[in-house]
Amino acid sequence: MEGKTEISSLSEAVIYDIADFYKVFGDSTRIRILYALMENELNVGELVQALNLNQSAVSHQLRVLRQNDLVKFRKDGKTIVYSLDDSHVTVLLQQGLEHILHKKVYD
Amino acid sequence: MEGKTEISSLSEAVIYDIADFYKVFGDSTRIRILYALMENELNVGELVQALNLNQSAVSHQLRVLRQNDLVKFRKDGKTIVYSLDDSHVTVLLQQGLEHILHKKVYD
DNA sequence: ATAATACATGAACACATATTCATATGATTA
DNA sequence: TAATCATATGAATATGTGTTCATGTATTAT
Repeated sequence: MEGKTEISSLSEAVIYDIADFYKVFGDSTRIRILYALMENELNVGELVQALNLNQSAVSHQLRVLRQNDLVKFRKDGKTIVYSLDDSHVTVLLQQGLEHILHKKVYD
Repeated sequence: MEGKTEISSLSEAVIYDIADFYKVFGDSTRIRILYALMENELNVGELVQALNLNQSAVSHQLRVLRQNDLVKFRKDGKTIVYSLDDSHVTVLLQQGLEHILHKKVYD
């Protein structure tokens, strides 16, 4: 594409990338992980405990989140601490939440 | 939930609703339909032609989009014309696009 | 060095979902 | 009324995806 981004000229590749991007957010386990990391950085074991999930499931989903640059990680002693990749991710999560809260009423 | 929306207290129901919401955007056919409708309102036949898709596939996906209040429709003679439900949807689509364009380089 | 800990990975399985084909519905035209 | 057109729907199928189990790898502690 050249110059201004015209929706009409969205290439197939971009279409698939957009869908793939949203797909990452379209799983409740990943959403739970992301919102948990929004408060604190956490290592894998802490995520497993906090979310009451299988360790393997968490690792698999963390890989997906890593591959999509949504989380970053660092070593800390024996553990690996995950955190949101940047504030942009936080903004996206907030928007998703606001959209839902705007649509529905939860008591 | 009460008062300010604290991420920490996100209920399971909200988590699932957020994931379901993103899931709708996580399919390339639906994304193509939505971006097509971003330019013009279109009837089903026009969508089928413009996107080179099976009529049944389009109808099935339009139902998903309807159920999630992303598109609205009206009768126009023999056809049913679909359009984006409100400008909020447009904003969301623009953000998805910008996020992808920001991340990757398309020539 | 061995054992234990923390996490990642691969394969198998179960489940969800998109597409297609066939057909139904409903409105319009002849 | 019969036929046609536009769209919707249901069932079947194929493909994708998340979870689990088993195991691998790397690091730390004994």
